[in-house]
Formats: sequence, structure tokens, C-alpha cells
Amino acid sequence: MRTRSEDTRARILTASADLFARQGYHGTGLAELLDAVGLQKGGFYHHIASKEELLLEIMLDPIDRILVSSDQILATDGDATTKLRQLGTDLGNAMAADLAAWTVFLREYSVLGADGKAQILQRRQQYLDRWRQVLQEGATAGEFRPLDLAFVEGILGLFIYTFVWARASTPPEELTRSIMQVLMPGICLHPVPQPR
Amino acid sequence: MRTRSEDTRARILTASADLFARQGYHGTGLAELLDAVGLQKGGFYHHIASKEELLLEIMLDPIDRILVSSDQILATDGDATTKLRQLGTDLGNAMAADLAAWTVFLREYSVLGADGKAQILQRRQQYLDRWRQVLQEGATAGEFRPLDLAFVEGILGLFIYTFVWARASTPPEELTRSIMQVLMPGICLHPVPQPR
DNA sequence: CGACCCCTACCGACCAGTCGGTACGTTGAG
DNA sequence: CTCAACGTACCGACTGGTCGGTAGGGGTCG
Repeated sequence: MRTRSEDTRARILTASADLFARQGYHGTGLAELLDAVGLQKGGFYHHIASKEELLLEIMLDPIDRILVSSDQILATDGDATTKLRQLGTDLGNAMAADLAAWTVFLREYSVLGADGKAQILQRRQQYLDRWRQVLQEGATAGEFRPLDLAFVEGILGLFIYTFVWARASTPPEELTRSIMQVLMPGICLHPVPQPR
Repeated sequence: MRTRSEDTRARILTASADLFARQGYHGTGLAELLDAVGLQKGGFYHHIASKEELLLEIMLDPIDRILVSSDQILATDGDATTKLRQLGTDLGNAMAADLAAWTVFLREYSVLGADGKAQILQRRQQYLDRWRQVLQEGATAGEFRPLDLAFVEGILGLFIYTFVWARASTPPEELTRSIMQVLMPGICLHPVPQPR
């Protein structure tokens, strides 16, 4: 059963994510949030403890979701090449579905206090470790080249910049495909058949 | 001859780039800028027209520099594979030398007014067009796979995220090498010997 | 030489406006 | 009657920016 409160709260979350993505956290005043949601301050603060807590909640959502889906991928018994491709398409789908929240997640880390930073950083590391794990697995299995894994930090950047800057003109599945078209043969040792 | 004024102005520029990179434009107050530079408001505004003009100047610097160096690379008569590698190492070197300014350039676009946006966007497109040009050249010459170029927007993200998040633990040349280790075979059709 | 002057670099008080946040009143459904 | 879900009025702190003023170095005169 969906209460009215939860509904209002959800509206606040999505509207804020949208504004924060477009103008940044500090660039978005309370007033803008309020008339985007259609509330006054009193109503707003009935649902939200503080602006910064709101930010943290927005940022936790996308990373928590993808921790679940990537976990399922890792649990598969396919080879590393397959898992790698799945990790990529999964990330692309996630960003396509929640681009605003992902943008905020990847841009506003520095705004958070020590608590929020710790929570976000831990999950971020967890997620990137999934990639590192698959990369390692593929390397020892002889599927992948022996790689210096420093670039893994950049994968999130590769995706988000492609999605943010190329979105208007191109459907999301094509963006993911374009990225994976480079990433797969860049990582895999033997020629990889491109699906489709 | 280097005047005192130019020196002070330069100090303002670098200090501001540093603070903007760490805390964001809106997250950095005038007060913080002032005691980072060691000036009072009067002195500050003697050199800078406005905070936003300051931001624009910070952002124009890295892109203008790399437009020059990438132009020189394009003018070379090497093959596309060589040019591609040079574009990558050039970008890596630029970011390593000016990480703060690059961070600001890639994060604070939305803060700018219509004028600033136009100036930055034009240069950004110019630079990415260099990559597209080389990619196209290599594709028609049979050096590269036939690629969907949507991912090109993500190259900047790939680099900046790698440099920002992996910097502390790794020297910049290694970061560039790690990235190019993936990018080159991801783009080039035939196996590419890795230098060094 | 010294007296004058001007201009650059800088100071610090001040401004209107905006910030995030709170206290409390009101409304309406169960 | 109750309590959640809001609106309204207000707060102090802080925002970017302005303005009148000043210290002092360098040039130009007699």
C-alpha cells in the first residue's frame, strides 16, 4: 500500500535528483526545489531532515541498485568474457534508467560530510571491485590480456560522459553498444564476436 | 617582464582552480578564495571582474592548451594508429600537469552563462572532433574497426575519472599507460605492439 | 638632489539579497 | 479528538559585489 507520504517523498527525490543533476547541489536553492515539487518549506521539511541528507539519499539509490544487479551477474557461472559484457550492459541500462541520480552520484561526492563520504566510497569500491574481480578472473583464465587495472576507475567516467553528452542524439542501447564495441576487444585477448 | 599584477592574478587563478576542483564553484565562497590567495575583497576585485568570469578563465586554459598540442599531432604525417596513441598520451600529460583546471573544466559547465557555455562548448567540440577525425581516418585506411563514434564523448570521462580517483596511489604516466593499454587494441583492428 | 604627483595595488566597511532551517499555526481525513 | 500533512512567518548567517579610501613606488619637474 502506497501512502500519500511515500508518494510525496518520492516526488521530492526525483525532482531534486533532476535539479541537482542539471545545476549541481550548491547551485540549486531550496526555493527551486520547493516549486519544482509544489511544496512550501514546512511541507518539505516534514519529509526531509536536511538538504544534505536528501543528497545522500539520492546518491545511495543508484549505487545500491547496481550493487544488487552486478552481484547477480557475478554469481553466474559463465566465463569472464560473458560476465564482462553483462557488467557493461547492466551499467548502461542503469544509467539510461536513472541518468539524473547517476550524474549526482558521480559529481557531488565532495559535498558530503565524513559520514556520507564513507558510505558512498565503500559502495563505490565494492562495485568497482566487481569489475576488478572479473578482470582478474579473465586474466588468470587466459581470456584477457594482462592488464594494469588503474583504468578501472575510469569506466564510470567513460559511461557517464557518453550518456550525458551524447544522450540527446542517440538512443541509450546504442550508446552502450558503442562503448562495449571498444571495451570488449580492448580487454579480451582473443577476437570477440560482437552480438547482434 | 613579469609585472606584480600578473603575478597576483596568476596566484588567484591557480588557487581558485584548486578550490573549485575540490569543492566545486558554488561550494567555494569568496571568503575561502580570499584567504587562500591572501587578499581582501578590494584587492581581489581589482584583478577579477566577477567570480563567474574567473571560472570561465580557469576553464578556458586547459582546453585552449590542448587544442594547440592536439593540432600539432594532427599535422603530423604518421598513420592513424600513431596519431591515436599521441592524442592519448597528450591528453594524459595535460591532465597530469593541470588536474585541477581540467576537473573544473569538466565539472562546472552548467554554471556558466550562455556566453561562457558557447565558448566552452565550441572548443570542446573542436577537440573531440580531432579524435573523431583520427578515428575516421584510421577506419577508412583499414587500421581501425568500423566504430560507432558515440563513445568518443566518454574519452574525456575515462581519463578524468582515472586521474582523479586513482591519482594518489599511482604515477600519472602509469595511468595513461593503463588507459591506452585498453584503448589501443579496443580501437585498432590489428594487434598493436605496446611501447615499453 | 628633493618635491611633487599620479597611478597601481590593495584594504575593509558596507550592502541588498539569498541561504538553509525552524517554530508554530492550519487543515483535513480517519 | 487525533495525528499526519502541509502552509506561513520568520531567523541569523552568509552570499557575491561595491565603494571610498590609502600606502607606496616610479616618473617628472625645478
